[in-house]
Amino acid sequence: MPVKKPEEEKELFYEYLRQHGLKKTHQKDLILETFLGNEGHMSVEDIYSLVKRKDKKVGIVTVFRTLKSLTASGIAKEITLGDGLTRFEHCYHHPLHHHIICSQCHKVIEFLSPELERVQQSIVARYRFQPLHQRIQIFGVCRDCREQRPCQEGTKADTGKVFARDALRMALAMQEQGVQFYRTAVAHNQDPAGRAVFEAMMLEQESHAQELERELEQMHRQEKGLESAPVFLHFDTCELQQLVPCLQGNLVGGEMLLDARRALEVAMQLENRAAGFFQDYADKFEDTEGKRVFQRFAERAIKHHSAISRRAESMVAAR
Amino acid sequence: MPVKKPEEEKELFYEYLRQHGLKKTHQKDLILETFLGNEGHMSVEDIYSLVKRKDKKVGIVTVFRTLKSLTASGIAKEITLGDGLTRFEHCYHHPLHHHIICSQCHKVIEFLSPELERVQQSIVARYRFQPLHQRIQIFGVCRDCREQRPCQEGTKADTGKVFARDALRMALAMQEQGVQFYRTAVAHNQDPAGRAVFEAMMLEQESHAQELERELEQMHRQEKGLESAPVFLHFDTCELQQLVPCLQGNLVGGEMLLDARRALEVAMQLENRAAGFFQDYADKFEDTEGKRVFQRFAERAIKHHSAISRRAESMVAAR
DNA sequence: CTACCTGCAAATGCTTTGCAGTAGG
DNA sequence: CCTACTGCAAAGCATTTGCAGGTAG
Repeated sequence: MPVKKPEEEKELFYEYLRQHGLKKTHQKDLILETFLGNEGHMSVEDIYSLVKRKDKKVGIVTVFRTLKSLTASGIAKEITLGDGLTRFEHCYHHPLHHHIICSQCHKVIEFLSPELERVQQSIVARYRFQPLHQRIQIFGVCRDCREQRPCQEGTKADTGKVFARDALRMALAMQEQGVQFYRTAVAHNQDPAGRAVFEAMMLEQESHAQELERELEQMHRQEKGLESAPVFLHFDTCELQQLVPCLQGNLVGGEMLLDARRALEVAMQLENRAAGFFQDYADKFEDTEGKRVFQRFAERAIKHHSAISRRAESMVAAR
Repeated sequence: MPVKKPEEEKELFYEYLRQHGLKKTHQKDLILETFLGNEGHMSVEDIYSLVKRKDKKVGIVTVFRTLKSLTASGIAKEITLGDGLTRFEHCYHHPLHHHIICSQCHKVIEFLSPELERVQQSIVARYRFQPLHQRIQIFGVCRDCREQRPCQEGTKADTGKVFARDALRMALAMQEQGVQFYRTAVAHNQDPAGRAVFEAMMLEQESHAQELERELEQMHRQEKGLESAPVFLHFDTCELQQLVPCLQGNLVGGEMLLDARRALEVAMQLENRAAGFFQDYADKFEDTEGKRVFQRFAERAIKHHSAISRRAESMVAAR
């Protein structure tokens, strides 16, 4: 698997040209490649000056026209960031997001927050308004500027990759909630068979957590600068916490006594909730690597759930 | 008290001129009055054409220049709504807000949501970013357009007044929570003295609720079109609900037995929480009529609280 | 060989600036 | 009387359009 494939975007553009009876040209290729080769929010001038380095003869009008085509084909997205310029950002397999803009150094932080999205949705619903697109921009002064530090822009990372990283981090956080939960359950459950079940679950969850960690590490290795890229997806850890079952109701006189069958039921509950939650989450986003991380996590939880379910049934049958 | 006083804004502008060594002129007056006399989001052209009706000789350049001054003096605020035009909206004693824009009929719905603000704040905090201003714009299709109805714009109401209306509605909703709470308490409390206290509180709350209702009605009479103006402030009724004390803990074997002193304590708790909540709310907004509604409500709750407190103390002393 | 493409120049639409005459304090 | 103000025209700026020569399919 190649680290990056702008080929997909290129193909998409060529397909767009074909379908609209338009022609492939040297200039279009040059502009497309320049756009794809740079993350960030480039103005027409930015791209024009980069293209000029490779071919002096290209005119700025062509850049305008080609960027319009790129936008129409779903590869680029037009945005404005307060200065009078139209800027373009990648949008193929990139999550829709919002912007935090430093008025001093003009650095742009991209972010996404399902919570913000949820509140917004409930607001427009009250007006029976059908939202098509939105713009959230927060202007102010960034940390570096406030602390009079040289603005360390860093290597601007691919938003799609950063989203995938954050999705993985979120999955890992959930997994760790699970480990924590089983650890507590093992420590408190007095029933030996039930405890054995919890122990097995804990080990299983730990191994999955390690797997996710390895995946995250590999991602960091593949994409340099990903580790230092700021948070993009703002997930709520409290929400994850609420997914783990509450064992309060299973305390009898301060003691926990869950037999193997009950322990399996509790595990099923956890897997089921996690699956539902992550599937919901996955459904929120357009097709991106991050979405696929959520989906994989949800699918895995469903598989676990049915495996546990089968085990519980066989236990009942064996009785 | 006059229904409207653009005089305040005029004074503010003259003060700005004085402080900057600028001159008062016929044209500036005309432009200022035109701006003040129209709610909504007017472009330079809009204002220019209105001003021309009164004085053919005014040039559009003067409109540009004067609107810049109005912005600098804090009377107007520049916004963009997606078309290339700079628009101006009132900002003196008007709450900061966001926009929902219909792409078909170009109607603009203004709204404010403390919840949205809270989420946003927690996000920027993670980047150690200091927000100065923000722009939230939701584009789409409004209800009227979706239902193929003629777009009933209505008389565009003053945002400041609409905010005040919603603040009053919120206060009323809180008050009704209180009435409801005491009604339940009266119905369930078995202690006669405690029940009497709750009854008195209920009557008091009811009378305050009626007072707020009257105030709301009067507001509607003073400002026509206010009743039909859409929701501006999105408050969360669940949050209000959580302010009323929970009486679950006071059930003894399914029965509630709160004596007069305990009843007074519960009432104090309610007033105290309401005061804190509404004061917090008031603190969120810039100086507006709505803010003052919240403050009045908070102050009233504090007064109640201390009145009840005194009564409880005298009861202890009399024992 | 046709239809789209390119690059130049010119035009557009919104906004700002330069300037000479005008008027407020 | 000084300085800011006004309105005209002209300039700026980002972007679009018209057009004649070029090139992909």
